[in-house]
Amino acid sequence: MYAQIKTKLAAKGLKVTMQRVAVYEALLNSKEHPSAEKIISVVSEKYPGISTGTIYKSLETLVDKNLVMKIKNDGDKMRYDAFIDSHHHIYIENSDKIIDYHDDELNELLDNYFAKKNIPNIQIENIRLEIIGKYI
Amino acid sequence: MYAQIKTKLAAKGLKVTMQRVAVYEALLNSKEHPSAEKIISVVSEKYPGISTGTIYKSLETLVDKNLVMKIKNDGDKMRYDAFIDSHHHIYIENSDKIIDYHDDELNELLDNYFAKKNIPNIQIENIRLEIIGKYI
DNA sequence: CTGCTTGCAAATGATTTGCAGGAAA
DNA sequence: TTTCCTGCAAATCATTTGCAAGCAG
Repeated sequence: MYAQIKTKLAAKGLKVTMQRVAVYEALLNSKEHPSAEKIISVVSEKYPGISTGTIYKSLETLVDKNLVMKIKNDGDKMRYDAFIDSHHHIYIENSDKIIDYHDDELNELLDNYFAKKNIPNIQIENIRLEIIGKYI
Repeated sequence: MYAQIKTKLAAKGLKVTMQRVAVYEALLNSKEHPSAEKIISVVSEKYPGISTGTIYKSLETLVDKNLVMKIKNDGDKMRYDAFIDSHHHIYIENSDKIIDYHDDELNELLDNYFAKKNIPNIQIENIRLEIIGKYI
């Protein structure tokens, strides 16, 4: 795990510091799309004394280098996701849960649809679904 | 215009104040999904002296009553949209533009798709596309 | 070495809140 | 009248920033 993280950071020209490794590792280990606050608490257990400013800086660096993506919800905090391949999110109503949804068949369907139906003056780069749902 | 707004507010049990009317009117007149800041500047021209706190409160009230929806973007400010029928948004890369995208054919396609393919334990309430694109 | 990173604490800035006075129903 | 709403200014709180000291390359 550490070796892979180190390689990825180095490949982007970033210095490999324990703070960055800890942040990236915390994200890779979480399927919950944690907020910065959550990451701070997870990382602090392992490395007490790490400062919040540093975690924010690490997160921003990782986002800039496309190792991590930022996702927003209706609340006021950003959430982070270390899985950057194209996927969709299911927002569970009345909760702060955000669930990943991978569906290649759907992606193909959408690609085909927009290949035919083009939107004037716009070139589509990416499509993400926000599925709003609730538990049955 | 005023009559319709008044009716809608009253139908939700809200008192019809000039501040609320002004905020709602500003949103109905804008296709730009304005931020609170933008709404404040538009409303202030017509009604100088209106306070920012009141505008935030009006926006929240309208959102609570489902007359307006909040939309998120990658920046730090919320944006607001008075058109609450189901539609999608095109986010223009490297700009703060958000363009509405209505497409009944697409909606039908998605409805059919998810009617067949159901997601375990989840009941879908709504689907919104975030289309990321750029001007050609 | 030396330039990128960290820690710290202060700053920022959008949004919220408490409360007294005001206006809609 | 009575309840809801507004204005104001202070408070919040996530995130950012400036800078001296530290560490990776």
